[in-house]
Amino acid sequence: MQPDQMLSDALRARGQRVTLPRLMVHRFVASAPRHVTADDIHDELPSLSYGTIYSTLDLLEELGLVRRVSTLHGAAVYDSRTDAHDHAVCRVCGRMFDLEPRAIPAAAGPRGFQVEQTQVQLIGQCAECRRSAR
Amino acid sequence: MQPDQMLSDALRARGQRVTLPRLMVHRFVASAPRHVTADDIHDELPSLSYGTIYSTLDLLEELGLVRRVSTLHGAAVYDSRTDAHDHAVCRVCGRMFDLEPRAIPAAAGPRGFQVEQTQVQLIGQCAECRRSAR
DNA sequence: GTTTTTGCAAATGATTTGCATGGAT
DNA sequence: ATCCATGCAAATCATTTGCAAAAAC
Repeated sequence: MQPDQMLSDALRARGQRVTLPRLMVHRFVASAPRHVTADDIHDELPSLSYGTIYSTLDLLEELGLVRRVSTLHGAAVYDSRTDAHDHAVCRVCGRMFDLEPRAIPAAAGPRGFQVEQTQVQLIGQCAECRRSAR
Repeated sequence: MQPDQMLSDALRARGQRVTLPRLMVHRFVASAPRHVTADDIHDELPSLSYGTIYSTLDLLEELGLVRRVSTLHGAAVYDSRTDAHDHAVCRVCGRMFDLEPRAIPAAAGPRGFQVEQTQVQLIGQCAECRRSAR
């Protein structure tokens, strides 16, 4: 079980505790075929409270194991792909699609601004919604 | 007064009504030196309810007179610059900076996805926050 | 045994909704 | 006169917080 190992090591390195909730959230996000919301996690792991789910996701993000992606409206989603890649968000159904790694090259910030991360979203209509719309 | 004219024309073209709240919100966003939140508008125009403020902002966005920009956490901001440009968001103080109009042509979405708009945010630390942090 | 993490429930922040009244056409 | 837009207040949705009990070390 490799995801468990990575998380345990990262936690111990920071003197934090290896707990079942943390392992379970990480396993679920790492193995999910798509981006998950806090609600998705709660549906899958109903014994965990939202407080724990959110604090665990924050922690996993700090550890670099997960990436929080804004959907622009509604709940944020969490992505276990942590390489630089962008997303397309359907304005109609809200579905989110991965794009090829860095379709849009990194821009520079204003003077003195230290860029730590970028979020790039293409907003529009997905194939299915266009089909059913007209 | 040109902003009033643009809004009135756009509204009449759609058979919608020209009202004082709509004019006031548009004037304020169009003349603001920076991006504004619904709260900023309510502070400036306390006679308007939040319901009206939000529905007016949605309408202005539909009309292409204003652009909603996500701050990734916290309240969305509205930008009267509607040309394609990106933003840098300070992770510490939340301040948002305009970047130069996009030099890069729009990327393609997944197959069948119709891109209508892009949102690019650089997340990091602004010059001031770096100075005071360390 | 000590300290961190958890669950629960209430609190918060942002935005949306329902409905009766007022205003634009 | 008609119908759309507004104000008000309550509702909702996503997330955060406080605190006592449980689990990790």
